[in-house]
Amino acid sequence: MAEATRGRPRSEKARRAILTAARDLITESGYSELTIQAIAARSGSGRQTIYRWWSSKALIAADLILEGELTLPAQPVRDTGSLERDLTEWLEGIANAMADANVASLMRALITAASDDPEEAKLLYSMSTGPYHQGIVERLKQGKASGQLRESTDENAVADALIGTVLFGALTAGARTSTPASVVNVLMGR
Amino acid sequence: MAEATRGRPRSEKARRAILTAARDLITESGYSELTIQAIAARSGSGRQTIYRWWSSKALIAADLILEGELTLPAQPVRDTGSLERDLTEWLEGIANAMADANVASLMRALITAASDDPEEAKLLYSMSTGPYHQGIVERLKQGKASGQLRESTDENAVADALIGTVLFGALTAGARTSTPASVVNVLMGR
Amino acid sequence: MAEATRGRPRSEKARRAILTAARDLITESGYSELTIQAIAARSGSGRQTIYRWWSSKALIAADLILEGELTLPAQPVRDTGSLERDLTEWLEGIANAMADANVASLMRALITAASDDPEEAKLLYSMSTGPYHQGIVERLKQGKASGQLRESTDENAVADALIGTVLFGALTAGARTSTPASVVNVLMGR
Amino acid sequence: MAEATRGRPRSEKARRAILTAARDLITESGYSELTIQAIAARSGSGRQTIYRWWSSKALIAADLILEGELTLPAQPVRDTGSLERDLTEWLEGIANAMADANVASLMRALITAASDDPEEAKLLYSMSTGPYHQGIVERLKQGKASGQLRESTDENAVADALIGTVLFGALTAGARTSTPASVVNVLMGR
DNA sequence: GGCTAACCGAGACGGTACGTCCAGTCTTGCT
DNA sequence: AGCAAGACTGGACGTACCGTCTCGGTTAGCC
Repeated sequence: MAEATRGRPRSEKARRAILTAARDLITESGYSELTIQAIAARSGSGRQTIYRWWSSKALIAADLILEGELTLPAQPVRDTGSLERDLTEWLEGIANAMADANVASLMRALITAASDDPEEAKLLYSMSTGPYHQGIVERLKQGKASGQLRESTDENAVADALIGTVLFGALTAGARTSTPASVVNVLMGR
Repeated sequence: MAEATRGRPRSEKARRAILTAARDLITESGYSELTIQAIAARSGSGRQTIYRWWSSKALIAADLILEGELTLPAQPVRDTGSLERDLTEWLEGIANAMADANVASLMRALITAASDDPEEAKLLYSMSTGPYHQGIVERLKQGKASGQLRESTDENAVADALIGTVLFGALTAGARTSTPASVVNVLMGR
Repeated sequence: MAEATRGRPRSEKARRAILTAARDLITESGYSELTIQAIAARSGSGRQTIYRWWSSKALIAADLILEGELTLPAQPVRDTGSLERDLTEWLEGIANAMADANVASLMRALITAASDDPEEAKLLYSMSTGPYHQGIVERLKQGKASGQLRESTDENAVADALIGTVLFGALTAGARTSTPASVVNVLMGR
Repeated sequence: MAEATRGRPRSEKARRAILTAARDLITESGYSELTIQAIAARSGSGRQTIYRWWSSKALIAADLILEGELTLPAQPVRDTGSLERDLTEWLEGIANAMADANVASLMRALITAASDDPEEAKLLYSMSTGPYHQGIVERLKQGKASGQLRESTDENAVADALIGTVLFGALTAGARTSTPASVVNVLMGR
């Protein structure tokens, strides 16, 4: 049993420094400019230490999201009584948030990380867009309960379509013309 | 006027060779593995020749899409009379196509190219997903005419939401659970 | 014989422009920085025109020397009556001239051109140091005639040794310690 | 004091491999054909490793000379009793050595390296021709002691003139006509 | 005056080397 | 055993020139 904890334990300090440095570099210059070299230099750690604990840049990003260091803006789905108004507000809120260069860049960072490492993509998305998904589904269920949404509607489908719309919007950077209201209108079956 | 055609004219042969090599490399190994070095070697051209005409890898991809060398599978929206069935079929067709590793890899290539070069993103998307958008919008208009869709529906919004869903699906690689039918169901207001 | 002068004759204007540009570039930055590209750009000529008439940079340098565009400072061997004083003065004059960065750089240019193209070396040296050689030999003959030099002395040997000393001095850039006077003293057999 | 030996120490093996490769390439094709690229490939090292330790090709050559990997043929000045005969033999020996293409090429390599990098020239010459200089000066002092050379003769001047003559001879590749014997004859004051 | 030949400038072509940057791995001594 | 430091091989980057090759256009001699 003596073998279990031999040697120096992992330095939590180094781990934090690396994650913080990675977060700063991503927000400053974007995920595609991110290099292990730069993370090591900025965090004052050795490169080996990074490779020892993370096997890819995407996994560092995953950790950042997990720890809330790198997070899409919290965007709760309010409950004012009107489901349509609440969803529209949510989509408008996200759209407005994407107008901020930092948020848009983070969103693109997420997409880049996911798109060139399919293995990690699910993890990344469940961590970052998961809360949105969950919030939307819950609000939809509430809407069903209050009779504002037909029973047959698949809440997951609506959530996926909404988030997919947000992603598409982030990538095309406002080239699209359809408004949040019209999307929600469609999704709710009006 | 004498300035127009001075010097040796651009070699169309070299241009084709470069684009063909780039296409082959993308389909073989994915966009993120693509290097200028490899394109030059495979096409038998000098690196400078590539830099002379394209300032980024994304622009090469744009040319490939423009020329139809690199294209998402054509997926026409059929008109069988039932709008819902036709859209569901379309979405199922795309989803099936994405099950092919080559197509999924191309989709991710497109997303990667777009996500780390916002300037080119719009161009890339309008060239690659534009046909889908157009096909959907037309079918929706037809649906309106035949009374299967309410007049108030924004066709662009439905098209964007459908394509966004496809993108999201490509990125999360089947982790999602909602079916094409349920998405279409929602989008059509059932 | 009709073939002799058909076609457009060589442009003397272009030839002059090329040589002038080459000379300026050599004096500005040294022979080893000289590029055909730069000569063409500066002279407003096409690169092919240069290659058509000169097959190497060394040959351009040879032309420059031939035409007196690029020439070591004229340093006549005076005849004051004293052979020793005259030769010492000559060597001191050359040594002083080499203190000028332009002249030293030209000397090094000559040496570089010669050292990486053995074929052209003889031509280059006979054109550039030839006048020195000739001047020294003539003065030595005069010295023999006036009884200041033994009949057995080989004038070419003295000239070569003097010029070799100058070359060595140019290359070692004043690191040497022996004075012109002592060298002449030795060479004259004092 | 802790700063002295941090990080992985320099690899002596890589250093040797680089110098050996450089030496082989110089003797095979001459200094002006030498490229960093080729040294790296031949030595099996990364290019960066070369740039890390040497900032110019001339400095690699300097190291080669320092370490005796690249050396002009040893040509001791014998002492048979006759100073004139010994110096003549020395000069003939060098002249013969220069007839060997390898030696001549090395000599030109040295001159090229020195001529396009004035800063390094002194270092290069003191390392390569220094032994000649020293040997000549010593033999001349011996000659003075035995009464074969006048006391007033500057030994450094004679040594410089002899070596300068050798350099000039190497550059002009046998175009000269004066014989070793006549040069020595002159230098000794006969 | 038209024809042919050789020149001219410009500038694209396939290459090669440059010097830099980063990846991922491998030693060091220190903790 | 982890850690910072920093050297190692390897390989892509974007740039600069090389020497060659085409263009349109010019300038001569010759029919």
